[in-house]
Amino acid sequence: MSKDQFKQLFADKAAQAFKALYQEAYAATGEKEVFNARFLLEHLEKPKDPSMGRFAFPVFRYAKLLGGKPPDIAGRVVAEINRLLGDNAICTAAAVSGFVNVRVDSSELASRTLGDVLSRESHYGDSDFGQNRKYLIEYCSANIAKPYGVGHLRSTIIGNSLRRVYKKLGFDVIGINYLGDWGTQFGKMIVAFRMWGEKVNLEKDAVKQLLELYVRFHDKARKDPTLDEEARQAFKQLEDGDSEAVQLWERLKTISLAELDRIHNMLGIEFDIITGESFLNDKMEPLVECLQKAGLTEISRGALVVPLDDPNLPPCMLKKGDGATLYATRDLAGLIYRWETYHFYESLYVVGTAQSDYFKQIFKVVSMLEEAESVPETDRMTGRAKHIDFGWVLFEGETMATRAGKVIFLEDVIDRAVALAREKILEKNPSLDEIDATAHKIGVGAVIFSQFSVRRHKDVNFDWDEVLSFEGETGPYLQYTHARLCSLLRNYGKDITSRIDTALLDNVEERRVIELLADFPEIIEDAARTYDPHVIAAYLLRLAAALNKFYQRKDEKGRIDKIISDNQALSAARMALVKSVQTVLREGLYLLGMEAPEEM
RNA sequence: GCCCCCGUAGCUCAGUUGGAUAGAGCAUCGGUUUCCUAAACCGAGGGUCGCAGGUUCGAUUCCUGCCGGGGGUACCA
Repeated sequence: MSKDQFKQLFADKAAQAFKALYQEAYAATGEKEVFNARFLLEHLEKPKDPSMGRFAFPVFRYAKLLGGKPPDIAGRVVAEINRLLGDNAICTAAAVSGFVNVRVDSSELASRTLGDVLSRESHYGDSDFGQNRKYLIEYCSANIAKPYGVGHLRSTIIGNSLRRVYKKLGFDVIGINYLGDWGTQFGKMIVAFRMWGEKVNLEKDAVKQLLELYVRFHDKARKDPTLDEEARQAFKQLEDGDSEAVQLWERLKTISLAELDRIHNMLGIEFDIITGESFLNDKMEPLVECLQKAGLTEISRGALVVPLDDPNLPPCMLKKGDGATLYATRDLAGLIYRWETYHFYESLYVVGTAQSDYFKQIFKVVSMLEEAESVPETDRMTGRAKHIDFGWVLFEGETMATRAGKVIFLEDVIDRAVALAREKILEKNPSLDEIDATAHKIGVGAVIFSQFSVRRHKDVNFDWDEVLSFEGETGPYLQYTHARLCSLLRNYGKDITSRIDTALLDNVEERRVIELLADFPEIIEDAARTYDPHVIAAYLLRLAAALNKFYQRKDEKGRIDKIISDNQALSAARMALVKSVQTVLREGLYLLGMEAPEEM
């Protein structure tokens, strides 16, 4: 996808070199393996230590094909590649044991990279790969009968970031908040209201009161199992349109939506569509009929199910014994509705790992249906719907169960982080103009970034000290680095241009920063391919660390080698670098869903 | 029982198509500011990559078994 001219050039020459040196093997193999430039391009690696080169090609596994020992092969090929590249080439190869290491001309890399960043600005790293392709991403998916705790944070923040990442790659992205606004939990709330409702005043603190009702219900239901049965009946009444039930449901929904909206505004979370399970009410019956017609359903223990041809999966239930629908019924109807409406390239469900078997069931039903209906291969959605799972958010090593009332309110987390950021500003930069607004950006940034500090699949511990830490590998560290660069740009005062002498940017710190800048487009693609914004977060930390090292580098005499100095040509070159890093940091933070204040 | 995820430094974690001396942050100890924002930077100590096999020129990475933690396993979502 990304075009790297250095790699392209090397791959072409390397293929030529292999053909010239190993004619017999080439005759036997043909335009494959090391004799194919494209193959070489796809098998290039990044050396662990950047000082060994910009990229590398290991020849070990071709020793049998070519005959000889890996170091000898590498040596011969390197000599031939360099001969083909000629003098003054933009890259040169070197053999180190069995590796062909390639160094690129740093001045050339600098002028291309900085030119690219400075001219494209926030569009640096954009791609048109997704053009005319739709991407659906479902995230947040809060259950509106429950409070918004930090447990929902991960889905919301990962999804919000992925939405931005795929937009950057040119996709037409639709971010969906598919609210849990239907189902037995509303039956529970209805029963709870019948028992204790008269004491509840929803005018103030509605959300916390609803939580109390929820917890109280589960408390009582543990001792009295008939309550669960009552709740199921109440939900059935809701589905049948009972007016008392519907009225209460609408009230709960209005309150919860307003609350969600408020918190998402605080966090800067965006959606294109806010919908809910109830939207699918009239789409379930056609789906069920469709599955029945395809001969996929059966009655089992009084319930309507689709038995799955996978021994590790239980049947997918469409209707309970009492005829009421389930989450799966709605999700299936929703998936088919979305496919028919959008014909998406991919549709992602950003939902916790606990539901991975559940999604396997759903996707299995879809593929069985498409098989049964003999849908043409090109028109199938099988494989396009994906469960983007993530580990639990643990608190003191335990899952935060809403039912037990063990919830940390998201809002409390944000409030504490913002308050702490404010304290920090008053301590470090009390003359700052917009203290409150900046404190908000920093506090929220810390909370958001904390979710990206580990890979998706791992459980993440919610630790107040970690979330509220602003030092080291944190969001505020990235924001601070960005603000520092903005400050430099203000102090410099002159226009930034890419018409600079890039040969002046020749110390290791500067070269490292430039290499990282050049990596950015590839990093975005990695994040998209793995569906994990953590890749971007880790990259930004590397970039910021490299930048800070450059910022505080010392000359031979042990003095800070300042970026802005009397040497105008050098200052101009360094400031082009500064501007480029500032641009990439800001864009990277944007992709994570964070703001980049210019002063803090 | 079966299925999925996780196990790397004291703590929290990177290391993803197998590759070169396994890296960061926090914490600990020491250093850097006549001030381009010290929310930073430099240095030191700290490792049986859960255990045992296997595949490979090469395994933290892939395969098998075991141990430990978490989750799931049809009328919740």
